[in-house]
Amino acid sequence: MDLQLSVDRSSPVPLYFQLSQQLEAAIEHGDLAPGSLLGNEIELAGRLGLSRPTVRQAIQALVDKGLLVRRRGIGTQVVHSQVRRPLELSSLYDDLEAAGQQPATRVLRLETQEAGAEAAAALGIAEGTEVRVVERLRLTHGEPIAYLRNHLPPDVLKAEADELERTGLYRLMRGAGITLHSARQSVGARAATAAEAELLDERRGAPLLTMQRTTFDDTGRVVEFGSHLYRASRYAFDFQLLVRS
Amino acid sequence: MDLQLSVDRSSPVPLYFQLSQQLEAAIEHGDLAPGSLLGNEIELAGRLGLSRPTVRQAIQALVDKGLLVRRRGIGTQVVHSQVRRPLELSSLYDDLEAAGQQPATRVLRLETQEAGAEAAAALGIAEGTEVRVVERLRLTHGEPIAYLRNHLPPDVLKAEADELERTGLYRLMRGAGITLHSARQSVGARAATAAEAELLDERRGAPLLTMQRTTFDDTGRVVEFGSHLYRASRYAFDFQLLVRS
DNA sequence: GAGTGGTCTAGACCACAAA
DNA sequence: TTGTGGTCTAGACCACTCA
Repeated sequence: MDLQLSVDRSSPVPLYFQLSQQLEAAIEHGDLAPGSLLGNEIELAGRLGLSRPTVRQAIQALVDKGLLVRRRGIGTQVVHSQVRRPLELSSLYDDLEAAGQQPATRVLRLETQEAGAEAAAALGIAEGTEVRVVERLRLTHGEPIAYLRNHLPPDVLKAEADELERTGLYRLMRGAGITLHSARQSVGARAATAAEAELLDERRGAPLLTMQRTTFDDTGRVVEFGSHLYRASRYAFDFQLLVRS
Repeated sequence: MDLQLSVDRSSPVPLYFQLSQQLEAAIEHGDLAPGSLLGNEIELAGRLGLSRPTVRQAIQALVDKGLLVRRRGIGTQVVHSQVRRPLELSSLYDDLEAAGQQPATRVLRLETQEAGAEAAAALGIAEGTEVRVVERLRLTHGEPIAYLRNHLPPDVLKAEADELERTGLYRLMRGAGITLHSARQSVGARAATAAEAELLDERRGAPLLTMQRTTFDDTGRVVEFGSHLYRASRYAFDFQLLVRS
């Protein structure tokens, strides 16, 4: 188990990050087998010509990602199991695109209006403040899969309908320089009303997945509130939860 | 904004952790207002008689929790917004108990059997290996709310039916010394079959939330695989997703 | 230019696990 | 007893932001 590890001190990429990425690649690629020991930090530091804190920072990043486990008196081990590929705060558009589903979007409504009580509370703004409201129908292979309604602060979303039809909301927000941080979601289910059934090409009473989501950027500001309906026959949420230490 | 901060060097609690907890409490309690600057690290270190790396470690912990934001050239700020109590990898039992719902459990089945293909794949073990199978009905106020079926490695769960009726699975696992780390979940919905409807006191065709969950401990081992049904009329999942950096 | 966080070093001592 | 990770120090230089 003599890994090829090296750092480039002339690179602008932080040393700990270079090491962290190399270790992650090695784990991903199977060069570091699950359960195998990484070798102690001091020896590793010496081998790479780094200080121990720098090596620790690299290792810690992978521990946080759940790829490594550290045990006092034992050593650092690659985690067992086939876990991996952390699930991100997902965009339905990106999810579908990644699955080769060729997503399409039809913008049903795009306007600025004064926030009602519910939207104001969700966005953490005063009632009557202007908000942007977007209603979209998401389709794959020409069939509807979800009905999406979002409320956003006006400065977050300046996109026009044609842009919203070409890509997802999260990608537009990221492109506008917003750094997403986290989202609080509530997922439930209920039977489709007649209107919903028609919109989604389901029968009345068909089970629908409901999702309400409030998204925060890295300063803690609410950047989006969404209330969505998915055809349960064609979609399920996949996500990963971490235990807080 | 002169916070009361101090550390006890005779305590076994790490210094960075003491500081981190005090800062978190101050934010929680409102002594540190959202958006306010924390003051620079070096000054803070000097004031507390700590080194800068130690102070940084304390701050970093809160940045990871999403309570603080650091900006180069600016400073460290308390996040805006009604920061969220982070949602944990949840136990239905604990959720209900916390909501004052007085959960009850009826164990329908508890036995050891050879793993079928699906359970073996989910648990990452060989087909035919012994697994513990638990089927439970969860009720609140005497009414059914969920039907829970779990598969577990035999060494993870040694509890008897009466213990399972008194508390939740996660609490039993924690009590057995297992450190839970993360869970991969898939949430969907479908219409109830006749048998499911009877079990859950719903009508046939009523919308049910479905959840499949694979739970990992801190070594990456699969410690539980669950396949659950919830009455959509009485339950929804709340959770928080973080963006991976 | 002044002030901030980001990175890095070269040590130190301690707590815990295993042989 | 030995080896591991956990914590901590007292500096250093750099990159970025803002006035």
